[in-house]
Amino acid sequence: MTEELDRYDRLILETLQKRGRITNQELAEAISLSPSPCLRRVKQMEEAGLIDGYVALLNARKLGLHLMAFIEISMDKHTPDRFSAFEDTIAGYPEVLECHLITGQSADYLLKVIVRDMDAYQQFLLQKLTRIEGVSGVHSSFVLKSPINSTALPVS
Amino acid sequence: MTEELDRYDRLILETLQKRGRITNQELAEAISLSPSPCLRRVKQMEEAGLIDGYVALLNARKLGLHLMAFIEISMDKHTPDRFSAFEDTIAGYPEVLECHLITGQSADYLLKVIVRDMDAYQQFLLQKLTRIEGVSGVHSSFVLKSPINSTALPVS
DNA sequence: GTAAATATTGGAATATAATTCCAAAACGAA
DNA sequence: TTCGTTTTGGAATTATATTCCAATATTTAC
Repeated sequence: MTEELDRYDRLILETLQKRGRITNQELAEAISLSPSPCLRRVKQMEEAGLIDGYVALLNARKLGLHLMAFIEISMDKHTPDRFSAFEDTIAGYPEVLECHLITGQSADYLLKVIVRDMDAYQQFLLQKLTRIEGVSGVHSSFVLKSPINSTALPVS
Repeated sequence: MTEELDRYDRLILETLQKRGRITNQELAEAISLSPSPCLRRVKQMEEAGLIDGYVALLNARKLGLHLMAFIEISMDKHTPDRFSAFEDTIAGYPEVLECHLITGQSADYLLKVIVRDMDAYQQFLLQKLTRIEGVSGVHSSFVLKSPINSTALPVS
């Protein structure tokens, strides 16, 4: 658990962050280790919680999701119940991919949202977001393109 | 390719977005279909580019990456070469998880960055980001917590 | 509504891969 | 070096993926 990651572990993590469904045999080959210790290391890192899980990444465009936006949100009162009520509500909105509580004078939350088009975005803003108790300010930034969009953390 | 997704396809995508390394047998069981058509559908959606790929998601905290930040960046000139030079440079920085070109008066780019601590963040800002030609303004927002942090797109 | 054509399914057989176990090798400490 | 510990790699077993085809379901044309 407290053990440091060695070269093999780092290679495994880097590989799995790019190819999460690689077979153990290919993975072992890729890092120049035989399959059994390779699998053992993967399982250990899963157990240790270093690997949170495996997911498929879908193509937003092919799913018809053409509009991504970041939304800065300000709350009227900075009370714990205001915040947790807000968080609970947006947890039920599938178009919200991320919600971060952030520092900075201008906003409390930063949301990453994905929807079909501008119509759907308007619906989301008017029917959902601005109706949440305590939301006092909303500022949208639309994504024109994303030259980098990775889930891979630096393992170094 | 142009074919619509049916109920099975949507169930498959929803499941794989949560459990990317589920076995085909379990997946088939989960969506109440037998293994062979289930596998065929998965392969088809991979071929069609609906599934971009599979990745392992790592635990940032366990990797010692304790500081996430969003950085709004303004450029001095809005010329194509300024922008592509910027994009090429940050593509080489592993602490940059995302880079989005965004609308809005106050910034051109929004970056999502993850580093070990505030020291590493300072290094990143001073040694890397602000040294890139054309970067005229930088505004950082630090992430205090992330109640939602998902990679799962709404399939509906 | 029926019948032909098409697409999809489910099961059996085969090929691949994961998992387990243990002896051998590598590594560390005294 | 030598003992004790950890890690490796190969063989055997178990589980899973993949392929193929007959049976079923769905669609289309009339």
